[in-house]
Amino acid sequence: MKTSVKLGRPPEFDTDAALDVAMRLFWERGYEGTSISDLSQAMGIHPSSIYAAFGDKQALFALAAKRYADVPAQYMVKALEQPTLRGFILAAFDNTAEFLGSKEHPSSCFTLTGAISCGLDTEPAKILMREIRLENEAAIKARLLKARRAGEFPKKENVGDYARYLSSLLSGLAIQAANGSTRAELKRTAEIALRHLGIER
Amino acid sequence: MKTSVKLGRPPEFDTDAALDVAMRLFWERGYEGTSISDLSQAMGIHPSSIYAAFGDKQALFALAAKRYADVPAQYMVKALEQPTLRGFILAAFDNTAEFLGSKEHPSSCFTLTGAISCGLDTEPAKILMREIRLENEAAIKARLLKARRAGEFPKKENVGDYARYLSSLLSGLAIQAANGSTRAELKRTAEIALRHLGIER
DNA sequence: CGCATTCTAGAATGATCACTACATAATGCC
DNA sequence: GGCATTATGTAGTGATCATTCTAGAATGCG
Repeated sequence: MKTSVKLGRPPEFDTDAALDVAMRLFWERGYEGTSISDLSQAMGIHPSSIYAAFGDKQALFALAAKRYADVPAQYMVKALEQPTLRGFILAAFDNTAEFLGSKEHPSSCFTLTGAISCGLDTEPAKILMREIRLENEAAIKARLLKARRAGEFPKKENVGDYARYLSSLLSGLAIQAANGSTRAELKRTAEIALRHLGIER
Repeated sequence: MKTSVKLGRPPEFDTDAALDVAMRLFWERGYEGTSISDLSQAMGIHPSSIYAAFGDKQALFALAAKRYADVPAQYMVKALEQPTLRGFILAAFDNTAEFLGSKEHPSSCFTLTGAISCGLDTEPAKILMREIRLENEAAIKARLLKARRAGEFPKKENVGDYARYLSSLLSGLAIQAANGSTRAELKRTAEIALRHLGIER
């Protein structure tokens, strides 16, 4: 195995820190609402360096989305790792309400605000967001299947349908957050959802 | 009262038909994803005539949103007019699933795809969409209050919270539709929601 | 040092953006 | 038939879009 020593002039910025800034901007303004010029200013990197380091705008967007999944969206991974079905659902709603109600970042979900609709020439961004949302739904479905094998999930309930339902509920929370709901309101909505799901604390 | 006779050259297009086209385009591609050039082509009207007839892009967007509320979104008004609370909730979910599952128009809700996020210079569009979503939520709340007066809604349940919960559920369906769910899937999700709401057919 | 390599900086690319100025065409009223 | 009024069509406006060209600066290696 070669010792991969870096050649040439070293970059003057930290890749992850720059991606954090890009993620934040795409998250807040969406793909079309964020220009390379905006990104350049916010990241403190000249456009040419952005292109050299990340490729074109779409590639940067994809990397920002990956960064979102790897860092802020970990709250959902944590929920999925809960040992019991009840623990998973409780954590999913608790963590989501907490996350969406935070003032440390934009008040919604990157996978919605990044691109829910777009012009004909920027469809890849919209498609990527949809793919990620469907992956999240698939992860929930997988968790439900695990619960079924553990005997925690009723046989007569369809796993795919129930996963779509949970996913819908959580997406609904993200829209509510985008509507300006406070953390307390989000928590109360989550509480009603949990009650209707038959989950008591 | 003056007899308002139209002076000058008559327009060569029908205002409502033109607005339908604009609504459709904004619905599908969002505010930022739809250019005046796109609109001009689709409406069959030159840009100068668009500006003369509707004002600027933001004004046209607002008129398209109003057209959306007046025509396709009437399915929700119909639901709100149901005499009983149970009838309202049933109709709300049935009509929403039916609407979102239709192939006659874009597979989501104008109030979401029109603008959920945007650049700094187009925030009025985003704000308008949020206002409309909040108005819809307020209409649900008003319907619940009416139900409370009729003794149909439990005293211990908070009306605002419950309205937000219902609104979240319906928004969630719109996101699910944007994810590509079929009409049948949407109906099954709505069915689970109704069951959890304690509504049986 | 000299050289390949990589990054940075500034300027420029053509395309598209929302929007408008201007001349012309079509109407009602007199 | 004029005349005021309103709509249309053409051709622009400057600004901004994503992207790239080119020159220079900073590194490791020989």
